[in-house]
Amino acid sequence: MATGIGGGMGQMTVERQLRVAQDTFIRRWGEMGQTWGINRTMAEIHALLYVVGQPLCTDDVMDRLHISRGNASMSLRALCDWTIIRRMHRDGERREYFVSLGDVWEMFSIIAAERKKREMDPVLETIKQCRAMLEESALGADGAGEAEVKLTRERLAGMEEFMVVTNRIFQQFIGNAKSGLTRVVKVLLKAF
Amino acid sequence: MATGIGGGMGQMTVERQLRVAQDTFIRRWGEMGQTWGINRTMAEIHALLYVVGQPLCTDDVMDRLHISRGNASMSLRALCDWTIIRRMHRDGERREYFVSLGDVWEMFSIIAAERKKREMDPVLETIKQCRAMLEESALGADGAGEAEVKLTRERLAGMEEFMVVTNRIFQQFIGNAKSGLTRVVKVLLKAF
DNA sequence: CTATGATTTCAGTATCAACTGAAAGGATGG
DNA sequence: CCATCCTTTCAGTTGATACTGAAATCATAG
Repeated sequence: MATGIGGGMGQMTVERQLRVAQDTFIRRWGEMGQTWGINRTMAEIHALLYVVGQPLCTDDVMDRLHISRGNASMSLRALCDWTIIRRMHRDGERREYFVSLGDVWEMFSIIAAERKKREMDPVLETIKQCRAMLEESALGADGAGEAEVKLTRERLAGMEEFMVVTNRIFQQFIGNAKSGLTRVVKVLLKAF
Repeated sequence: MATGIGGGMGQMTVERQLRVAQDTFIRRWGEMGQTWGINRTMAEIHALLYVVGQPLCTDDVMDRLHISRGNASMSLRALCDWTIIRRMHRDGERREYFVSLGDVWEMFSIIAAERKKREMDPVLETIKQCRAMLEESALGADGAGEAEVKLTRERLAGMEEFMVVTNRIFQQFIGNAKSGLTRVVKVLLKAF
């Protein structure tokens, strides 16, 4: 009965068209996740929950994305651990539902905090250790290979400086939800 | 003959200690690369060239990282394509050498530009398409599933806003080498 | 306590990106 | 022009990671 009229979509129910739009987004989001070190399925599940904006149960997710129960269970748990989705119960229902956070800014803050902790902090720590290994006091005073040591020292110092500053920027994002972030951004954009 | 005296390092030549420090950094950098969607070997090669600060030839890289000629060749080419390392010739030598850019800020700008173009722009494009599919004009005016469509519209809009702003921030970094970037950062940090 | 339905776990399997090594393809010097 | 040395390519292999499905576990209602 209800048919779209524009955009070359031909006859399609509203439901069907909604489904297509959602699936398109989900697929693309999954692809992006992969290239940023996030497993495709997890990214897709999250995209699904985000874009539908409503609680879904495990079977909904399985059917929609064509994945196994095991995969769905483990991925949903991981997303819960990240705290970017939440478990939910419905009155009189036995099974669990899952909802995504609605605020993209908040989600990003959470993810940024976790990745900083897990991936940037250890690198910074390592760089400090490496620099310590190459301090004069640890090396003795002979001139052998001194030029090379100096070069490496400089490079490590340059990288450390970069990471310290990057960390600070991350910190800005982490400490601020939407309102704070848009303020950060306004400042940034106005200054240039 | 030359021995370190501090830090529990025991007897070690300066050369040996330099090597250890460099390898530690290289390994860590490779691990980090992986979790950010950059292949481990490429990250390691780049870390090596960066940290030694001197031109190395293919065989140097192979020996140092224990990788095959084919792998070295392809990875070095990819890094050249990204323009974060450069090919180099030495007078009277037949083989090619490779050097890393020395400025971390510049490297980061280059990488950010490329990843924005390859990974964020297409997502933004897709989101716009999805939103277009769900416009009133494309859907007809019936009320069926209208609430769900509205929800999805809002979610897509929220994500688009986020990505547009993120893109702008990337742009700030892309357009600025070290001096510009530290300025960006100063502004950011002073404002909070 | 038992029955029913939901969830988790994990050993086995599939998938795909990364890597190897040898052969083909340059380029330079004699 | 050939000989030598260096670089690139790519078919085949490896290894890491993700995924499945069925059994075990857990939770709730009766």
